Amino acid sequence: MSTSPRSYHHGNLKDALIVAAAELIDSHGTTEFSITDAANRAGVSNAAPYRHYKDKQDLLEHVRELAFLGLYEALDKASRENSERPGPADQIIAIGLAYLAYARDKERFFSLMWEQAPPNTDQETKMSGFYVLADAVSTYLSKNLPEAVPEYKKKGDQPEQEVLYEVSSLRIATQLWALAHGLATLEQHNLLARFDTAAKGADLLTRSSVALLQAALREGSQAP
Amino acid sequence: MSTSPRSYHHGNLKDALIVAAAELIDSHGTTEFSITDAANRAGVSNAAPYRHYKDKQDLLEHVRELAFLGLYEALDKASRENSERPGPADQIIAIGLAYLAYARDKERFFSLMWEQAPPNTDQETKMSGFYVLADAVSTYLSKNLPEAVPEYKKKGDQPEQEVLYEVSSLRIATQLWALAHGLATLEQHNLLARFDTAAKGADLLTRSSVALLQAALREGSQAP
DNA sequence: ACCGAATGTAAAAGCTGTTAACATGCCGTC
DNA sequence: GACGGCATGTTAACAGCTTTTACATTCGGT
Repeated sequence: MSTSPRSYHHGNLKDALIVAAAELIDSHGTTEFSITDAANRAGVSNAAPYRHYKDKQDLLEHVRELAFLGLYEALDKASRENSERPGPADQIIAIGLAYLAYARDKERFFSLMWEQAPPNTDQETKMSGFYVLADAVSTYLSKNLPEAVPEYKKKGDQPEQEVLYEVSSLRIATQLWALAHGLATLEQHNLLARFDTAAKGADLLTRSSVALLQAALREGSQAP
Repeated sequence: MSTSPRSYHHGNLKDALIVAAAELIDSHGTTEFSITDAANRAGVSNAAPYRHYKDKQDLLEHVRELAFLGLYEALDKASRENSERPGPADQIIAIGLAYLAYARDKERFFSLMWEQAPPNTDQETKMSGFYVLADAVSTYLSKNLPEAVPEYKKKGDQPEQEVLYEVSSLRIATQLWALAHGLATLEQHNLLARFDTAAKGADLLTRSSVALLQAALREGSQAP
């Protein structure tokens, strides 16, 4: 239904192959797919992909990038739609829940993203979603606890270096990221079954974790 | 070097295949392996494995179990060797660091464990490592904060049901598990590069997280 | 000693990824 | 506007993989 049957030359095979592979992974119950299937689905022969991708791995890497991009968009949407919520940490929680939702909805994509650990996929693409969270944490800290992060206050040693986030925000954001990722993975492996309604166990644990973090920051801001 | 060249009958092919596959995964840079290679390495023909395993997936599942067992042993060792440390949370931290060390040392195994998400692998095997952590958390709470967990105190509704851990310990242990898992994954993907000595970024974040958790529990125990 | 069950082998079918040699059509240049 | 190079697609073929089938060998109980 997508593209009309072009003669000989496809026109946009490179992208079409990524989409075809993504569809196969989505419909198939695994993160595996056959290059033959992807080519056929795009309406070309099984050797055509090699004009655009060196390898099967090469094509896979591009599907991975698509998956990371989708995650970024989901997190960004959640961040924007919850920037004015009453609770001080609501935006952060919303981003965490969006992470979990993406892992649930695009289950195979999510698995694919973290399979293997090759230095191939562009690191900036991988990090783009993280920056959304880091922004939210930075905003939260400056709004609610301007004095609560003593240790790293005097870190302006590097004169010209651009500082996107103060170190402390980065650290907390990373911890939250790791937590959300771990919860998503554990949930996907049915390892949170002992919690309440199983499917919502990860959501609950996310809220609980952010509440704990807030308590910890309160405590830290009171101690001299 | 392992088994002498048996004639026709191998004697212990089922286990030998798991070991062979594990070795191939370890030496190879990927979590893929060929059943032909594994069979040859065990000294049998390529069809022999099918007498012991239905599938390649079936064999893989057993390799996964071996990996989960190795993780359990590493965590258990860390727990036992640090049960008498001075700091109240030292045991918990040691378990977390052992988790990260396992992810680093057995990189391919660690990836393999969390690939796909089939309900095949025995859930109890997957959880065995978690129980080590849950024990440590439970010990910590009863020693240091006997009054700090109010919400779930009166949960003895089920009369005969065996209660291994109070709910609150379980929850905190799960959050710590998710955190350690997330950090291990992010580290494996070189996503913690902005932190200090890169390789030790995850360790540092683990310590920092436990410290935050302790602060949060202190805060919670003071509030009425 | 023997017979069935368990375990191994050999051969073959059907995929797969990948390459090589060939075909086609797009696009800039004269 | 014709032409030629180059990107793109096809067909054919190869090697390697998983899995099945038919056959061979050995172990263990009666």
